[in-house]
Amino acid sequence: MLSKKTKYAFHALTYLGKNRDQKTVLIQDIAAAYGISHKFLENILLELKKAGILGSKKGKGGGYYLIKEPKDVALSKVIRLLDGPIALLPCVSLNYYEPCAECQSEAECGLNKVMIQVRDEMLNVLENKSLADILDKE
Amino acid sequence: MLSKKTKYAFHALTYLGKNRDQKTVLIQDIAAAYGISHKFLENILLELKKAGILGSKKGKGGGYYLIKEPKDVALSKVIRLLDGPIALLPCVSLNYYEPCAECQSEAECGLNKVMIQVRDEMLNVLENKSLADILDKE
DNA sequence: ATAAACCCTATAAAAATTGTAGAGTTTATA
DNA sequence: TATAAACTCTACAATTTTTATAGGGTTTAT
Repeated sequence: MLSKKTKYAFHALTYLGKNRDQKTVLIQDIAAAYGISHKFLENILLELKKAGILGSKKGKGGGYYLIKEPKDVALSKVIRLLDGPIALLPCVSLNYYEPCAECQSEAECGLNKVMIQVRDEMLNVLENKSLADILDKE
Repeated sequence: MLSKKTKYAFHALTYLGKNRDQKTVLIQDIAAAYGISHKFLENILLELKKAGILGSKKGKGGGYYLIKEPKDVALSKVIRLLDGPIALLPCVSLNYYEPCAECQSEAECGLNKVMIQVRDEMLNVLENKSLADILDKE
């Protein structure tokens, strides 16, 4: 399951995507729309900004806005940013690889090989679905 | 990512699958093979037994053995048993459904709809790959 | 009878997630 | 130029989940 952080990130992105006509949107408006803690959401939006997905304007009248086109915000990008690896095992993660402590030899590990296939099929979905698909369905 | 519990379950199933010629296999042999805590693994094997995947023989000379055919042990079954939902959100889980607290109406939630599609594509992989696929690659 | 081995429940330790606090910094505007 | 609004940043507290351990109970071969 995705963490709440990631789920809230998707909600926030959806909200921002629906309000692209506005210059900026307040954190508190997004928080209120979903009944999420303002401060918790703040951290999430900051991460999305640092990742280049959102932009912000400081000071009075400021807020956040979507920088990227919704179609260019893949689900995989948001999940990796806030939740970490998409792969089911560390030893098959492309972005967060770590060997499994219990594993003598990856080359001889059947679990490793199968999980590489699973990862590739999951990525095929998550890289190709984007914020645009979410917005299309709202 | 899968929990260690689930990963160890796959290792144990693989070990048992490779030793189907033996009547039983000791917990401690599996634990030793992967350097896993005996007691931690014990709980895992017990769950696999309760789920009807493994059988056991008590007393001296006892141990665990695979009941099912490897091809009938889908990855999805093991993951659900030890890790819980496969779906990325509670509101799209088939086996562990819960509404999202922040969601007014699932019918109008684009995230929900997209995550249903993601779930179905993930299930398509995880239901169709099995212990047999792991064993084939060892 | 004894030792080997699984069965079961409870609990402790560690890690991750979730949430909060508060002091900066920037900016519009009166 | 004072003020209030709003994002920035770091640290930390609370909660939950995961991981691991403990220890007695039951079954069975010999």
